[in-house]
This record gives sequence, structure tokens and C-alpha cells, in this order.
Amino acid sequence: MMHISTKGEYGVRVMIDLARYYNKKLRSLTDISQDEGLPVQYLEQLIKKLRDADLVMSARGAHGGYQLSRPPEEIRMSEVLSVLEGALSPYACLSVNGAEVACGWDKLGSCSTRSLWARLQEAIISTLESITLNELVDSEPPAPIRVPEQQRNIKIQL
Amino acid sequence: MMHISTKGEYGVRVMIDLARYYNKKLRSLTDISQDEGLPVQYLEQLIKKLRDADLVMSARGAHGGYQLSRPPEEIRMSEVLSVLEGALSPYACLSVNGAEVACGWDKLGSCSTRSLWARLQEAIISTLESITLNELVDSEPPAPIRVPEQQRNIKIQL
DNA sequence: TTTAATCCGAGTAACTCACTCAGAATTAAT
DNA sequence: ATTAATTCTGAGTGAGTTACTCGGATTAAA
Repeated sequence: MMHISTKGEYGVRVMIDLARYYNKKLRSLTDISQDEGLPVQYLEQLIKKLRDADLVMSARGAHGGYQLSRPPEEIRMSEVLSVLEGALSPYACLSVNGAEVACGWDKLGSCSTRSLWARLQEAIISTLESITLNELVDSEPPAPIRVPEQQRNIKIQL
Repeated sequence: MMHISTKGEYGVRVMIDLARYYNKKLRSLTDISQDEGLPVQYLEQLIKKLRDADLVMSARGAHGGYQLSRPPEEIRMSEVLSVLEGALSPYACLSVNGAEVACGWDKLGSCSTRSLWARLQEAIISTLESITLNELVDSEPPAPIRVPEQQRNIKIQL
């Protein structure tokens, strides 16, 4: 359970990549995809979300690319992940901003599991809010890697 | 993201139901499903996992049913949910018991996101370990409810 | 004008989810 | 002994999600 999808994983990787080059140069998706070993066309979808949420800025045309809209220390992982993966809530009863959504049970006054999900959500959100992008950036940009095709999409069952 | 499935949700509800009747009587699945408003045949699948994990015991035949194997205060939600939903890890790099699984990136020494998922996992597991089943049980068994069919499976998008 | 890039919408194979269906095995009550 | 109530087991399924790909339009530097 509770696994994050490649949207979140790849998106965070992209953000870390951009943080390494913050205030240095624009990064094109082809560069990012080569250095991080991720499929370009899939990244296009992800970075659209990041741009719509104003976490990154883009420049079109030749020698275009992306850069962070804000310094890495002002970008919290809660923001990044909620943009990429949707609400950080483990259950429909609860939403990110505190607004509540009705479900069949709580209308009938019997949502015994609610406090469980509420506490879990609180834990998830507060940890993700406490981590900023610059904490995940190692000073040196590592050498470009190539991940073999077969080693993607690994999942643990039980 | 981070949403739990109905396996987890229903399974926790079943455990809460059984906790209410702990040391009182056996509960049949048809009773549970009627009182909680959940589909019987789906519960059969879920409770099999709970039984295999020795969280509940069963008695077959007429007037059979289920009961908790241990008192509710000795059952942690981390146990229940990992049985129902699989590992509580947000990413394949990390597993519940601390044993590590290789992924394409960390073998190449470039798993920049690892510490993020590690901290998230730590938060999730420690909160779920801190909550025992009896904390979720309200003293009085509530009146049986009937959840209208349409109101299941509600999900928030973004 | 060529080339390199972002943008955009659609399509898709594989998988997961949330169940249902059919029936066998076991036990209590009659 | 028969019936009824229950747990057990395995298989199937429609809808949705995931993790992509494909084809092309748009923009801008060289």
C-alpha cells in the first residue's frame, strides 16, 4: 500500500535535477531524460503539471528548457507531490486543505476509521512539508546514468 | 496519491467490528456485512488474509464465525494494514522490515530520492504502530447501517 | 530555413481494483 | 439423516489506472 507512482518518483527526480542547475542554465527535457535515465515523452506529461502549478518555468524554441520558478529551499515536497500525484489524503473523507468531503458512512454517523486516516494523513503531510528540495540535492551533479530498460517499474508484492 | 484501497478500509472496519464483540460472541461475515454495509463475498477474500496472518480465528459450520486472536489493545494498525495492503513502503527501494531491495538507480549510486521515501515511510510506519485497535472502537455498537450502493468507491481527484 | 526545443491530444497494452460466481467442505440444529 | 448456516477456495470480469508511446503543432535560436 501507500506506494507512490512513477509520476511522483520521476517528477521528484526532475525537480532535483533542476535544483542542481538552478540559476546556472536551462535544462531541456532530452538532457534531463538522458542524465536521469527516464523516458522523455513521459516527462513531458509530468512537467506540464509542474509548470501549471508554477513550480517550474519554461522557455520554448531551440536552446529552450526548464528552470525552477523559486529557489530550491523554498520548495516543499508536499507541494511537489500533491501536484504530481493529486491529494495527499489516504482516504476520500479527508482532503488536503482541511475541507471535508462527505462519504456514505460519516453522513450516517459511523465513520469509525476516520480518525485513523486523519492521523495518518497528518503524519504524511507534516513530514512532506518539513522536507525542502535543497535537502535532496547533492552538491555535485553525478555522471549521467543509463538505467537498463528491464529494471524500471519494480514493485514489491507484500 | 497515498490513498488506501477498499481492502484496507473494509478490513479495518471488519477488525473494529470484531473488536466490539471480542470475548462476547462469534461474528459471521453475513452479520458483519449487514451491520457495516459491505459486500459479503469481498469480505471473504479480505478476512482470509487476516486469518492467514493470525489476526483472527475462525469457526466453520453453522453458527460459526470469526473472532480476534488477540485482545484489541495488542493489535497495532501497522500489522493490520500491512497484512491487507502489502508492504507499507512508498517505494520499492524500501521494505517494511528494513531489508533493502535493489532498484536500478541505487545500484548505480544515484538514488537521490531515497532519503525522501525513507523519511516518509518512517512517518507512516511509526504512526500506524502507535495506534492500536481498541483506540478505534467506540464503546457502543452502533445501529446497523445501510450504505446506498452509489455512495461507495468515492475518490477525490486532485 | 533548418533545427531544437516546448506544447498538446490521443491512443494503448498491461495491470490493478473491486468486486461476483460457483461450488466444496464443515458443523449445528431439527 | 437432512437441512441450513457457515467458512473456505478458485476462477472470472468490467471498469478504471498506470506508464507509457505516437503524431504533430508551435515557438525560437542559429
